Amino acid sequence: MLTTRPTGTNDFLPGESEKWQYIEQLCRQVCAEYGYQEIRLPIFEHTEAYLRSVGETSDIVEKEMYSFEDKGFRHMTLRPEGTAGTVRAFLENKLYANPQPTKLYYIGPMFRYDKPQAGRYRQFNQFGVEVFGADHAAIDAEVIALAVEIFRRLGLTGLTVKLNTVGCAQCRPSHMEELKTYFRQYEDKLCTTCRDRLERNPLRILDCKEEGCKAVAKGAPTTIEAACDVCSAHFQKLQEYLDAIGVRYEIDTNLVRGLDYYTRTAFEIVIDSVGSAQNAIAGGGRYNGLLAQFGGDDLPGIGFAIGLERLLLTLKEQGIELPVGTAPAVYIAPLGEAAQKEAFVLAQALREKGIYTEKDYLGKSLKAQMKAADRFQAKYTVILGDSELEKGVAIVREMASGGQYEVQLNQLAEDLEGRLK
RNA sequence: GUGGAUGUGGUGAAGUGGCUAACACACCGGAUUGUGGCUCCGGCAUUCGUGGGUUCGAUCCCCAUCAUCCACCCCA
Repeated sequence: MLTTRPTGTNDFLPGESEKWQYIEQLCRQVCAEYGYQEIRLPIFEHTEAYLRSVGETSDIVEKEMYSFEDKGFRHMTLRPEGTAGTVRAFLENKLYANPQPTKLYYIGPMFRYDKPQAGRYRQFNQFGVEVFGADHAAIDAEVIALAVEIFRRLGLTGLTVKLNTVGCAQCRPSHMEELKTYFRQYEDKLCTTCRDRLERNPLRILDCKEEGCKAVAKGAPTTIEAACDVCSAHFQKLQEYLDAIGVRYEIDTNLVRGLDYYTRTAFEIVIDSVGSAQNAIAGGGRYNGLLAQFGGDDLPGIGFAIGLERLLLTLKEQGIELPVGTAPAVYIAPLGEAAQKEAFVLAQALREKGIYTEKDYLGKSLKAQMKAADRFQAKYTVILGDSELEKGVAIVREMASGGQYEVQLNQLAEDLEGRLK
């Protein structure tokens, strides 16, 4: 009990953590090139922030939130996604006073009380991007391009950008009514959850995977058909912009996002993987009106998030190796207590020069230390025994060739530094 | 929340109602005195997720529980 982690959480051990660092570094690099700046936010927010934004009828709010009451009886929730917190911070810190648009990114853990399975965890990590204050379709295209660029640099293949427009405050209400009217005719053919969705959120029926519902949904009026002129024009322009930079996409009229705040552009990046049913590796869309819901000015917004566990999973499936750390340049093998101290001093001197240095801490035999140096794949091993100490020298062995020579102790750090240049 | 599968040392795994629970890898130590990668030798599970039960006796049978994995659902 004391040695089991909570269900749905992960320990990322050495060997794995380097991969995370690599991916995070890549995300930061691409963001820097696209002009997105990092925002670091709390891990929990007021529960209302999610009720109001993600939507009370969404699965996330209805059954997946890690909510608790703090000692002051305030309702708190471990963030299930990044957009609500980013919007909150944008307004609270009055970033709207800066020249717009504001282009932000975040990276970190999210929490959802799901039943874990491949590519789905209760604590999982997302890299996400949010842009406020720009309504032009160019920014929609840029955001999609940014996600695709990250995947491209990783060498991923077989990904598809699925695109849809899901309506806005103008066209959604009438479309919802159309949908209700349409689906009511086939109510008996819908699954139980979809019957439930019919009145509350008929849009979601379009996304249902049940065969019966899928068949019915085929004939339903699509969001594209129902789109108002502004939405249509926006969607058209987005496609033109994506075409212009060669980002390929597929229009999926059934694509509906599970979070209620999306308007107009909705997209998802899926990967045809064999290993996992969780094939959506990134998802996002536009959310004009969300800032107003938080009580701010009615600035437009758009964003997406990448599920990093899924990204790692996909990389593994596609056999893409990420760097897992570097080998030490120097391994110091002391023999005896006097040498141990000398080795300690030498290690410090080398490290101060920026040289990755390993040493023995256990007083192992020379043989065992050589083995360790070999396992570390150290470039050089410094052997420091009593006879060397007496002469004020150390033996430096180049591991690959097996050649070795003596160096004066007081010149050792400089000597190694020179050789490693 | 629903359904399915699994749970033997650090890892991958064999195994059977009954004497000291295979094997491989990893790890540790050794093969003449202070030197790696190959080879050889030795060590490494009072114990088979946990708690009950059946039995003369259970890792192998039953029940419960916990955990993991997979699918549905949902989503990243």
